[in-house]
Amino acid sequence: MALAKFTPDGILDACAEEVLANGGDVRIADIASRLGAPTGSIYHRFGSRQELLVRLWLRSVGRFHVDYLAAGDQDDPERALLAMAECVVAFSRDHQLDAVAMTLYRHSRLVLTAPESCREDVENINVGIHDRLAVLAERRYEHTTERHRFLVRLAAAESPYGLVRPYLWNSVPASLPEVVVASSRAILALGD
Amino acid sequence: MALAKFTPDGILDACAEEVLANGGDVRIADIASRLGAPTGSIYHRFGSRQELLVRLWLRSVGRFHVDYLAAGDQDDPERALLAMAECVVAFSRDHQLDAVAMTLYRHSRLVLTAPESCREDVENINVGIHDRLAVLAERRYEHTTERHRFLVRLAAAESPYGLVRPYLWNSVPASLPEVVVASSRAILALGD
DNA sequence: GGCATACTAGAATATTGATTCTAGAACCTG
DNA sequence: CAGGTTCTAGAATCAATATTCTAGTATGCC
Repeated sequence: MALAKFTPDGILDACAEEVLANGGDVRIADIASRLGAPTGSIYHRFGSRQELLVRLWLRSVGRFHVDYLAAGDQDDPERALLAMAECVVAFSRDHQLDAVAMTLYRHSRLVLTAPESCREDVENINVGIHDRLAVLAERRYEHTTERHRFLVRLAAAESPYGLVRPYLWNSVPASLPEVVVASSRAILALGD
Repeated sequence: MALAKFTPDGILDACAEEVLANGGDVRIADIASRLGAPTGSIYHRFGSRQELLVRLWLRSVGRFHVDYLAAGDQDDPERALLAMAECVVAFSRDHQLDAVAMTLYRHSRLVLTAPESCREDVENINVGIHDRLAVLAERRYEHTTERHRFLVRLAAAESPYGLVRPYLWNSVPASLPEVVVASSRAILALGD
């Protein structure tokens, strides 16, 4: 087995840099030249441009989920949810390449358009998170309803993500965590 | 002068439908066939695909701004800002095509990449809003600082937009306005 | 009516960039 | 070391689609 000069992760890294630099319309040739590789080496690892991009998205989302679940791993459900909200901001600040890569697709659309080889991973990527949020909703509220689960999703995920999103391509303001927590707390309070 | 069978607005409409249906990668041929027009008629109105898409974005953002400014046109600054926040949701619910078209670009990037013929419009499109928010920040807070302006922008624009964004492609939940107001109110309160 | 203009029509062309192919080098196994 | 496998290399091919071109048609104006 020859030594691998261009690994899948290395290629994904270059791809991420390209996405940050030039937006979603990444060219294979650009990734290759950024890496000093021939285009053939990229196709040796990934079946198509589509697949490469989806793999990048999956890797970034997966990395985020590690931090996200860790942040929410504490007893008090309110604290856990607010920590998760803050984690969205912290991750975005500390992992810009991944954060930007995550903007490449929306999950709900990707489920329909991902290449066959990634379909299953795309379909499953959110289940752990979804379950965890459901559990936290149960613990945070008595007589948990659909509305409570909705509020939890907004407070712990959609609101914080919406708040950092505009800053992903530059730098995240230092006071954003504070804002995110205030917003999420207020949203959770609507369920009381 | 021959009667215009395919007007610029009609073409933009078809383009918007295409964006909603198939995401940002719109093909000229698809717009044309949706319209029952030859591709030539599209190029008769727009210099390039790029320009067409940017014009669509500009039209949608402009339409939104009309509603947005109207919503904020009231004396009490807190009320005005919260009304603007709600307006983001209402507009997204009532004008799905425009709301989705607005996701085609980020302003800060478009400023750099827009075709020459649109550059100026892109550069200017936000100035009215920017000024208005600055004025409202002055009125809402005593001794207004940069931080206050930051909070105002988050409360009236970025937070509500971030909260509806995930729902743009389907339907906007009925309880979202309530959530948006709670969030924005909490954010504004951070400046007191 | 006859000319000029604005538009429709859609085929022909050009371009861009993804993908494939062939060759060769590096390494591992037995 | 011979054979097999994995990988690099980069040129050649292919496909998709944006754009251009030429012709034809309707309309308004003088």
